[in-house]
Amino acid sequence: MQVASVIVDVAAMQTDKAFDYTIPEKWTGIIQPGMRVVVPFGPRNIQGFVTEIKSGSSVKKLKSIIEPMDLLPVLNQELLELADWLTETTLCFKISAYQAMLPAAMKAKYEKVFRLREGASLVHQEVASLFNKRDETTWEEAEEAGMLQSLRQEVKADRIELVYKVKSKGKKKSIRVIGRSLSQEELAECLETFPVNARKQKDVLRYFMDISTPLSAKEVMDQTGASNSTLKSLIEKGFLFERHQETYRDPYENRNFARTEPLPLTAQQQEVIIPILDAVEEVRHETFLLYGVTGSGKTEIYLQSIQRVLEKGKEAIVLVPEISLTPQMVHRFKGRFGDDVAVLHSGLSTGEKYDEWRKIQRKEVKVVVGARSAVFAPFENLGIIIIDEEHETSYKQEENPRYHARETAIKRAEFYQCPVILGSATPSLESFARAQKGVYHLLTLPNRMNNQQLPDVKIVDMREELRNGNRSMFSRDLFEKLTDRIEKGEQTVLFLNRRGHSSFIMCRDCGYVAGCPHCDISLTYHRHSYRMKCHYCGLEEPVPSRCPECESEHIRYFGTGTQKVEDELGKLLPHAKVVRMDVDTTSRKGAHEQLLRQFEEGKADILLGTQMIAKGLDFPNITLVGVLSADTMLHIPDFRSSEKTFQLLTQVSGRAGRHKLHGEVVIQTYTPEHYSIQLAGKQDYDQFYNQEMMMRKLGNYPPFYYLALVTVSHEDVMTASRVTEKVTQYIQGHISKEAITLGPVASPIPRINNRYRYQCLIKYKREPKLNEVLKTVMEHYTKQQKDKSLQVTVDVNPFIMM
DNA sequence: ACACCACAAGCC
DNA sequence: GCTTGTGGTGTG
Repeated sequence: MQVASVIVDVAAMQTDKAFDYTIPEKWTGIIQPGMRVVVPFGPRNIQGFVTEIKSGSSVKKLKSIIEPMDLLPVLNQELLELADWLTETTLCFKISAYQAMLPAAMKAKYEKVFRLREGASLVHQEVASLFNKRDETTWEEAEEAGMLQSLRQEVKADRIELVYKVKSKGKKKSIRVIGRSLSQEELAECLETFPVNARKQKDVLRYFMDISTPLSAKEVMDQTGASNSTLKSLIEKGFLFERHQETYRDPYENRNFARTEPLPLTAQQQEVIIPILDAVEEVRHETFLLYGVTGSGKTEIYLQSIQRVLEKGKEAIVLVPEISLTPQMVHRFKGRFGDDVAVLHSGLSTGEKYDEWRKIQRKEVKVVVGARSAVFAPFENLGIIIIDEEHETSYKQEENPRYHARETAIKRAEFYQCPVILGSATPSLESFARAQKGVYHLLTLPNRMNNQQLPDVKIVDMREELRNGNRSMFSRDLFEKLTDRIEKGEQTVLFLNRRGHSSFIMCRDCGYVAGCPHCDISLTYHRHSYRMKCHYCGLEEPVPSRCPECESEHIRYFGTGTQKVEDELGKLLPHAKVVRMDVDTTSRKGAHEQLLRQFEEGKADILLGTQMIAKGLDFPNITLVGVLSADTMLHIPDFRSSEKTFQLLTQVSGRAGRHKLHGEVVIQTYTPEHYSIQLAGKQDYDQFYNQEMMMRKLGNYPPFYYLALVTVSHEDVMTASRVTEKVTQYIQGHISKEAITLGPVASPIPRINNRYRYQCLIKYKREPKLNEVLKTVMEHYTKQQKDKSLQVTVDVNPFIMM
């Protein structure tokens, strides 16, 4: 008898190991590693993943697998092993790793149902009426009717059984297709014998004379004008047949992508692509850092590298930051590779993502363009992985499994012996340092294509403006240039960085700031609903008309929002046409695309927006970029804030003058002397790198040290700090003296949802035992679960310190 | 004597 | 994560 090792769908420490089940005779040879199966677990039936098939088990009494949930494995051997690696490096449960690799539609759904046993009759009227002549009723229905007790008694009396059902969330989309069951000749004969009055039916049959393959019912009805009932009666008579055929929801259906051909490469590009193509040819793993200024033609390098990979019969993954999954990017890939491309991003519905995933699994596509989780695309013959904008923090997942797409990509590429390209105009310090050390192969594109000059950047000191009596949000310089562009009919991008200081409610008389009663954070003002929201616990409240502290009526919102800028632009430049892009205006499906198209077609003078307009935009008519407040991000308590500021400013500046017209950039700031702003102004990455490396060295931060963050939260402040103290001591005692432990300290957000948060930060260079130690800590505190409120989380290589 | 509740163990 | 058995308390 064969035995299967199964990881069950229960995310808990105690169940985070393989459970053995026998494979029923009829499934032997069919059930394979990587398949999902339904297994009995305790009294329930749940989903599980088969990891291994073996001939026996050390467990004496085994239960049997109920049934497989897939025809083919959904995880191949490589991905199963990758999950092991994820589990070890990010300290997550194996089941969480598997789930992260698959589309959400594959997550199991569970249903508890009471089923009337055969031949049993119910004595109690109430119970019988709940079943209402059916033989099943759900647990929820019974609970609502308040009849769980009576049903339990019926279960005891063996008249009713409790059944645990396992369902897959995602449904394959299918359409009804109609075909003819007879040959052309037979059909012609039948037509003769048809009554004259059956005109519609005859129409349909005549239509099918020339059609041998089944067509969708919709099309048949459209073409013949027949109704569904006409079709039905023909099916009933046996002339036609119907069946349901699986189809895909295609999010890019009805869209034509103009085919593009490989562009001739510049000498520079040529030089850079050679080592990549060599690695492809030699089936050799190597990580390339492609460092190229905006507009230097990185995308063409990606496209032509992929081309070579496809010629070798292999597959490619392209990762792009979620926010830049704009149509522009998708267009470029679909334009070059057509239907060979699947797209995976958060804008798709669960079902659409599932369909794209299945296209990959069935080898119907060769290229995947997607956000972070696309790194798990189930290819089996990978030839290259490309990570565009490699410095983006969205490549790190902030919930379990807390993986980084870059490290995951490199791990997969090692397995397939294929290259990885990390592309950026402003590489992360970690990556650039690795390239300097020779761990990554550095490739540089220092010039823009056709040697277009970089834009001129002007840094404006807003304190000076204020001293000169300008209290508006536009400096004189920016306003002048803005008016000039509108006159010339050229376009401007205005960038507002809201992260850090979003709009909050403040009393002008006493300085009271509306804060969340459950979290130590101020409430954010949402203009369209005229309410205040807590971004951490979800609390929502109306804006008070009087200050709760001093009763003053001078309470209003602060912080510059895009809406406010738009209003002011309306006043100052009433004739300017403005397109605003932020969370509010792009939440509707397709809105993002539509707004960009408006701007592209020249229907607006100014594009005003937040983060989301920082990258990917490439319109020839943009000659001015204005950054309204460059320094909001600098004040976030995070050792990466300078790096993020520099990257963002450089990124935004790159939007200007990418084509024939020369570009200008105005950066407004209250801290013009800061090196990240100064150097972003000069577009001098190299100097910024040197400067920032010095800061990191002084602070013992990455890339000189690795980090691990332990966060402890509890309802009670004292417990939280006491436990953190203990955790810190334990960790200190079990790792080397070279490691630095900082803690216990309160988290940057000391309270969320009435839970107090303390943390311990570990900085280290080499601690082979650290993961083991951290695991022990987690185990210790989750086992001791008499204190349910206590929560301990670990983030290895954190990006967000909160 | 029995109902009700909180809690920890076990799930193959 | 969910279920169940355990032992505790409470009530008549």
